[in-house]
Amino acid sequence: MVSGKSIKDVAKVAGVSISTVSRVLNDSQNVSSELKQKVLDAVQNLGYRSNTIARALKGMPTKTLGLLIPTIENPFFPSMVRGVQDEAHRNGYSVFLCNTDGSRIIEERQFKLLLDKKVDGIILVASKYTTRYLKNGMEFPIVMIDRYVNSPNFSYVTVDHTMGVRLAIEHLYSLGHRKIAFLGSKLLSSGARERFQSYKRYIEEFKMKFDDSLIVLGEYTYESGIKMVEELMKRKVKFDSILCGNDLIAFGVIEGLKNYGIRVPKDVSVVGYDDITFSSYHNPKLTTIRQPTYEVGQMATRIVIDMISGADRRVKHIKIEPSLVIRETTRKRGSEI
Amino acid sequence: MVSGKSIKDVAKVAGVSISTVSRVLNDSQNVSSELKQKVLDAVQNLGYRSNTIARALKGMPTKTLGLLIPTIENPFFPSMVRGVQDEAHRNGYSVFLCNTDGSRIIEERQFKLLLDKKVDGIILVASKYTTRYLKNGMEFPIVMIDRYVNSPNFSYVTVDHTMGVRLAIEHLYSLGHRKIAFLGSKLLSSGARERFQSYKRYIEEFKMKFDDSLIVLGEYTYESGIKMVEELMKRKVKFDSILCGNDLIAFGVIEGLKNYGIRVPKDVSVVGYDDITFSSYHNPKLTTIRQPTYEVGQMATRIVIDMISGADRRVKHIKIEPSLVIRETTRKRGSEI
DNA sequence: ATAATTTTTGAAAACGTTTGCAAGGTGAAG
DNA sequence: CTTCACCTTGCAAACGTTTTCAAAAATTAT
Repeated sequence: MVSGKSIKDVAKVAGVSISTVSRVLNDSQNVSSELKQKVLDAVQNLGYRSNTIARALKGMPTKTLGLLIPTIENPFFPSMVRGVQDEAHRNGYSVFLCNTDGSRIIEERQFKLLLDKKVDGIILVASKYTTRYLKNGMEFPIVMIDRYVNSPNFSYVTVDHTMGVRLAIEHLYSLGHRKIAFLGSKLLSSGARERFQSYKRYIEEFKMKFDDSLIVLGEYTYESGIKMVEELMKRKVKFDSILCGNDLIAFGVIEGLKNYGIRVPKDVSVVGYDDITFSSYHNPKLTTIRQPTYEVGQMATRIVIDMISGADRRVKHIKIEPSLVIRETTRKRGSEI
Repeated sequence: MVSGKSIKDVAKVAGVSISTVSRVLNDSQNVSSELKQKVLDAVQNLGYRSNTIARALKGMPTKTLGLLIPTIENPFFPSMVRGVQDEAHRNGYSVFLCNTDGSRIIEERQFKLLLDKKVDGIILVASKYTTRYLKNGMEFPIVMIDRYVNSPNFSYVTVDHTMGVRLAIEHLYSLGHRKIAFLGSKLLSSGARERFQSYKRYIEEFKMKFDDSLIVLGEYTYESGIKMVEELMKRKVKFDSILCGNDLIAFGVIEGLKNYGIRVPKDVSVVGYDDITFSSYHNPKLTTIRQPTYEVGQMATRIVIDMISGADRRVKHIKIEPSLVIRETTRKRGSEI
């Protein structure tokens, strides 16, 4: 009842063969307008909906995409996911969402599962394990988002973190800060690496004194943010501002600083990274580097779909520009600790 | 190449018929252990993976679920989604995630699309449109989460908001507050309605003076929270505490209050609702009613899967208990405005 | 007009499974 | 020894499409 009608029923009602029905439903070419109309009417009357499964079995596209992310519970991902979903739906695709939790086993299993389900393409945020199962010769539409493995064989779309970090440091510098601490992630992912290296690069480019002890590496979490300021305080090194690896860390940092009686931005300026939704709800509102995550997801999807349709098969390496959004956690340098 | 091997190849290698292969892959009954082993070996050697599409065409389950939510960008949903995904994956299911944005057109289209894709079951947060396409006689595994339509025909799992609101008011009452304002949603969804009605009920049950002008209804957003305190202030009514319809409103409320020089919790206590991740990162940390959203998603999934497998077809109406989590935005009543 | 060509149509073979049916085997009961 | 029942196995028919091929019809060229 739910499914019911098949192409056969349509054929019978329209008084034509199933091949004809199939043709008007697809090509719509080489079929007389008279028959075409009959078929269309029959389809209408019966409320016929073509069976995706059967088409898929004949090797037709399933109009289905797979999306592999660490976890949707990380507030960084929802808008990216939304970006791919919107673009996908706009083109008639549905998307399987999978959380890998950064586990090799899960990632690989989910990847295979998606292939089994005959998705037309896959979008994924790469991990250090990704290269293990992504064979280079693979003729399958795949694009990486956010984190990627640098390969001429695979497309990716991410954000220009070098620029992001420059924006942040430039801002802090212009505010008079010269002792900028970096509290980031010790992950080896493309994003974490780029941010860390760019920090070092721009500290030097702006002719500030580079100091190892101004750097603490931890995790991309609130709790880690708190821990990292503790570590920083323990070192008794002077700093007038902090660049954080992401917004979550920044929130933790602000909380951690509060525990030492250090006020933001009065005593210390803090800039985050990502601009997740909550950054503008936080108190004080977070100055941060905005990653256009929605656009990243959207563009990645645009690319897979082009690969699938054959409209454009070239591998693309895209870095979208981030922007600085100034709110309340940074201000002109005054006192120093 | 990606797919390649079929049951036919396995049959050839194992020296048996395809029916036999199919049988060991499914029933595993009525086939001699000798042949069974041969087949299993062949499967192993060839790296054969059964073709989901072909099985689906024969009416076998697709091991696929559909999940329909308003939008993943609402921080209330990610952990609920995670709950269903985890339970789904644990049982070998993949899940299609769809955002409806509360639009009738989209919701209905996505629902049909899921049916077309032959999902085995659907989990959805109901809207006022849901009843339009959900026919009562429908023999299809569906369960609603969070918001629901009250029907003996459909299962749902949600949270006991009556209890949630009682918890909140009880807490505020015990702190000495007697003028509790309610800033909630004007939505007609089950959740919004219950919260509002329970507010009225418990204000009276605790013998506090019920006052219409302590109530403002808006949207479930930060911005609306700000607007609602403005409205409240305009009314010049006295209040010593505020119960918010959700956490997002609460954040807005705290910000809005700040604009009037009113401090939380020193001057006014604020209680949120939901306990989204950020509530514990917010400054001050939000006292709120925790909805166990992960469990809601998980349990809903458990139920659909049971319906699918036939293990348990009964319709279930489940309300999970929320809890009060006391943090920094409430305190014993002192001054009053 | 007829022949040559093109267009429109339908029959039938796939795609990779599951499964009803019947054939062959094996063992127990008569 | 038969007979009967049951277990194991394979053949072939589905499931709902797309698509090749050839026939039929329509069009154009001669």
